[in-house]
Parts: sequence; structure tokens; C-alpha cells
Amino acid sequence: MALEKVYFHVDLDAFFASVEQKVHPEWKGKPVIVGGLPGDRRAVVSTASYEARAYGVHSAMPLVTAVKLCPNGIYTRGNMRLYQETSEQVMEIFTRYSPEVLQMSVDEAFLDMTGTERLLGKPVDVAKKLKAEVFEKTGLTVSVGVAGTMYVSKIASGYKKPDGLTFVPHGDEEKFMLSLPLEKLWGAGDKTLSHIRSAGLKTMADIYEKSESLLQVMFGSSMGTFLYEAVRGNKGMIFGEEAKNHSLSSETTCDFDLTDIFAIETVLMELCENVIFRMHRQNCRSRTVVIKIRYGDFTTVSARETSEWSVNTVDDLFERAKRIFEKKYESGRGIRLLGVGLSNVESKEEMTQGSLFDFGEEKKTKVEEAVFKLNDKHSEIIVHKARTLLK
DNA sequence: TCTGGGGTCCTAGGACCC
DNA sequence: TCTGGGGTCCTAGGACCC
Repeated sequence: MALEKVYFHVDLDAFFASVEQKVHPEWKGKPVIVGGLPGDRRAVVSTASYEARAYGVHSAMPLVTAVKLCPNGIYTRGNMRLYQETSEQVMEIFTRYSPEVLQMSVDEAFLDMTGTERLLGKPVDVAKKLKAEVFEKTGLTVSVGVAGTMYVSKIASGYKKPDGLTFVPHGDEEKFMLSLPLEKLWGAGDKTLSHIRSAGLKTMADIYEKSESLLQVMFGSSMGTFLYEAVRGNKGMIFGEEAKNHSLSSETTCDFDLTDIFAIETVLMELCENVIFRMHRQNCRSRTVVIKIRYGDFTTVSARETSEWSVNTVDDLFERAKRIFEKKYESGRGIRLLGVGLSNVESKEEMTQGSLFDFGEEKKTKVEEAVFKLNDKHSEIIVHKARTLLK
């Protein structure tokens, strides 16, 4: 007999803001907004504490709007390194409850709890214990969803927040999904929701009543199947699926739109440094370089080029990025955002034919790797290309 | 309100080969 | 001379998520 599946989805409540309140106890109980300082142009809210949410402040909101809604809030740009460390601490706790932890982002993870009942106890009791342990060791609260499918556990963790615990018993998945408003569908954003509504479907039940093939005709084959499964609690999502090829990118929004070519190239160089640094640290490689341009009016374009050879050095990436940029850029238009990335990134592990480049390139790569390792170890020593210091 | 930065996945079309 | 169908690789853009 197959074991009944049990999944937890665990979500840290207002994560960045909560870490800030822990580090600054005098901020507890006050509206804390992470993302930028008042006066920062073009910043957005990354996380708002629950006290700040009471003012209507939420993630992705322009910071200037947040300042208007909550002028007496405590504003901070945040400290990613600290959040990363705290996240690792929490994830480590999770691994003691399940050998199968699927981390989705810095602040959430799925745990496959199937078959752990005999050892650990009833799922709901285990979830309570997990919540207590995270709070005791880190001072942070989490919201947990417990269900027989990953999809429903994810929706359930958001059902009651903060510090929530929601259990959906086996067999109740459809009932649970059908009790929720359409906006709770995870994987359907604004565009899809308005598409669904304009097709005359107002509730989960309206979708539920349609056949899969009809939904496919209405919304495309992939989205149709997704909707069909989602309102049923999505039995299709599989634990631990790994993407083989990933991507790696760095982008930046300028305080003021750029037209000056030297300024633009300086930004490109900085982005290239960042990307190569992380490429070396992750020990991976790629042959495809992508650049992204967002103009002042927010129209966004991208262009890419795949070459026969992997990217090696900052200079190498910079030359490729610059060439692609020059082809794509509509000269004279103000640039709001610039991005540089690598796609089809693969692990370097199994790479054997190492001498695709000549010795000069090889030496340069070695030097850069050494510099990046130095940067990694001693964050106070920053070794930069001369160009990016000319600012 | 005036819209960050890091990603993933999907679609649709073109080039090329057999 | 006109032209099928499948497979693979690549590109650009869009939707979505945290």
C-alpha cells in the first residue's frame, strides 16, 4: 500500500522586516519598511512589517508611495547577507524534520513529510513543534500549510498569516480550493486573472465545471491544464524536480536615465564584473550572453548571442555585451535600466576539453578566479577594474 | 502610485539539417 | 522544379514568482 503523501509548506512571515526587528529590538511593534530610504529615487518596497501593512504598504510598491502612506515608518535599505545567513539557519532546522527539503527562495520551502508520522508524530503536532523551534532558535515566526499535495500546502500556508498553521485533511483538497477566491490561485497573476474574468469565469467553481480540453481552447494548452489541475489541488506537481539549465544575471536601474555612452559602458562593465564573479563562485559556464535595456518610457528589449566558446573573463563578457548592446540600442534614447546575463548556464564539473582558449586567456581566467576568491574571503578588500572606479 | 532585482517557464517564429 | 515533415538550436518577449 502506498503511503499517504504529506507535505509542509513553510513561509517566514515578513522575513526581511522581521530580521530587522530582531536586530533592532527598538523597532519591534513599529512599521518597518525594507527596500530603500525616503528620498531614494525609483526604489520599491521589498518587505513591509505587519505594522506597516496596516498603513496599506506592501511589497513591490514604489517607495515614494510608501512614504506618503506611512511617513513615520522606519525605512532601511536592508542587508542581504544577514538575511541569507538567517535563512540558512532556518533551512538547517527544516532538514532535521525531513530529509527532503525543497527550498523555493530565501524565505520559503517545501518539506516532504511522507512516512514520518511513526517517527515524529502527527503532522499537525510536528508542524507546531517546528514553528516553536524556529521561534526559539531565531526569534522568527513562520506560517505553515499541511496538505497531501504540494500545491495545496503552498496555498494553505498563506491562508492564515502571520504565525499561522493550516491543515487540509486528505480528501478535502478540492473543497478547500473551491472555498477560496480566484486571486488565491498560485501561478495566475494579474494578466491571467483578468483574462479568466473576461471569459466570464468569476469563481474557482466556474473553472472547476469546465473540462480540461475546453480550458485549453480558452487559455492555451499549458495554462488550460494548469487551471484544470490547480482548482483540484494540483496533483501534478512533483517534488524535487531539478532544472538543468539555469541563468545568471545582474541588472541595475539608474537614478536618472542615461544617454552618455561612457556612463553606459561603465555600468555595463560593473554588471559584467558581478556576473563573472558569481559565475566563478558557482563554478559554471555559459556560451550565451544576454543584454537587457529598459528605456525611460519603460519599454523593455533584450538581445542575446550564443557563441561557440564559453565566456571566460570580465573583459571577454564586456566585449560581447558591448557588441550586442551597440546593435540593439536606439542611440539617443534615455536608458532607465541596464542588464547583463548568461543563459543556458551549465555546471563546469564534467568539462574536460579545457584548452578551447589560448594560454593568454587561460592565465587571465586564473588571475580573475584568484581575485574573486580574495573578494570572497575578505569582503573588506575590494579589487575592482580601474574603469569602475572612475565615477 | 509610477513601477527593484533575481530568477523560472512558456510561446512563437526562424534557420538549418535530413 | 516545387516542396513535406520532423528535429534541433536559437531568439525575443511576456507572464509569473519571491
